[in-house]
Amino acid sequence: MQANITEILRKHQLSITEARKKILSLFWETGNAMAHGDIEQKSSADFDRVTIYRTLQTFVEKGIIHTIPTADNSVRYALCKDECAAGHHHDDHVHFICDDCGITYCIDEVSVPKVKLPKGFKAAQTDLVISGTCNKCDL
Amino acid sequence: MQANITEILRKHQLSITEARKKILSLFWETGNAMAHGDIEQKSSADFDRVTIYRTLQTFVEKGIIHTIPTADNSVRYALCKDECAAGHHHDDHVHFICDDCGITYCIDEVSVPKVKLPKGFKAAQTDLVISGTCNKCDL
DNA sequence: TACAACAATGCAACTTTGTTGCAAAATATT
DNA sequence: AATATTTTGCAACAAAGTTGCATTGTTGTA
Ligand SMILES: [Mn+2]
Ligand SMILES: [Mn+2]
Ligand SMILES: [Zn+2]
Ligand SMILES: [Zn+2]
Repeated sequence: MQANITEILRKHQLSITEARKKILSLFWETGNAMAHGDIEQKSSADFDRVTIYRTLQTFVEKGIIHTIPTADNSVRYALCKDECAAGHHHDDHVHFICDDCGITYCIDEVSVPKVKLPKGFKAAQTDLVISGTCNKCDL
Repeated sequence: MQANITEILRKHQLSITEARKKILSLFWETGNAMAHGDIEQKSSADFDRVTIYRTLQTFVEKGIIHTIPTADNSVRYALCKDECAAGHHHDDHVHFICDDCGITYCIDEVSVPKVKLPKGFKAAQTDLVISGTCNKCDL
């Protein structure tokens, strides 16, 4: 996987640095979405806060991760699939945030339905975020 | 309209204060959604920042306004329709954020489609937020 | 491998945003 | 009008995010 990480960075024309390798591997390890704070914790102060901000920003721009809107002022980030590129994200899947455990899931198997908007409104991006109880917390 | 504002507050068993009247009337005047910062500006420093935070929180709890998640760490608030009550919101309409002018619309005429989630996932709330160009900015 | 060019990082300082406790003021209740 | 209850403003704080710049690390080339 370590080789994979480096390859991804190279593919997106990013120089290979410790911070980027570490943060990107965190995404692969956890599998789920992470907020800036999560990353700060999990990287256990290996990097400056500012570096994490800048790394996330770079990753979003390059199409490596995408943002997930939330109703609590804390944007989450998750890995993009292969289709995403520098200027163009194609993360048209549903996101699920568990009210219980707080985990944010990319529900890749469910895609966002197309909706018809009133005249004059042109959609560029559609985000469908569902909150509730996840399959781990469901007793 | 002034009478209306007071009536709404009373209906939700809130005491009638200057801050609440002003902030609630702002929502009626603008028509669209507002972030905390917008309100702070439009109320032109009439109230303490803390009062605005607390008022918004109260309004959400009482079912007077609802939150709209965004991908840029700035939750927006908009008026609920009549159906919403203290514990139970029913704002199942689509939201639209214009990338151009920044206005956030409640698209009341388009309701959020039901989606089928994987086994074990139980939806409590669904938010569909679309960004793009609004009908004013569409040339 | 060594060097130069370039990019990323850490640090400090700062701004913005949000939270909490408490006394003063406003509102509701009698 | 007097009292009980809520709300507000203030201050102090915590958390989150931004910016400039010197230092360090990375990359491509000699
Ligand atoms: Mn996703
Ligand atoms: Mn709405
Ligand atoms: Zn859960
Ligand atoms: Zn617009």
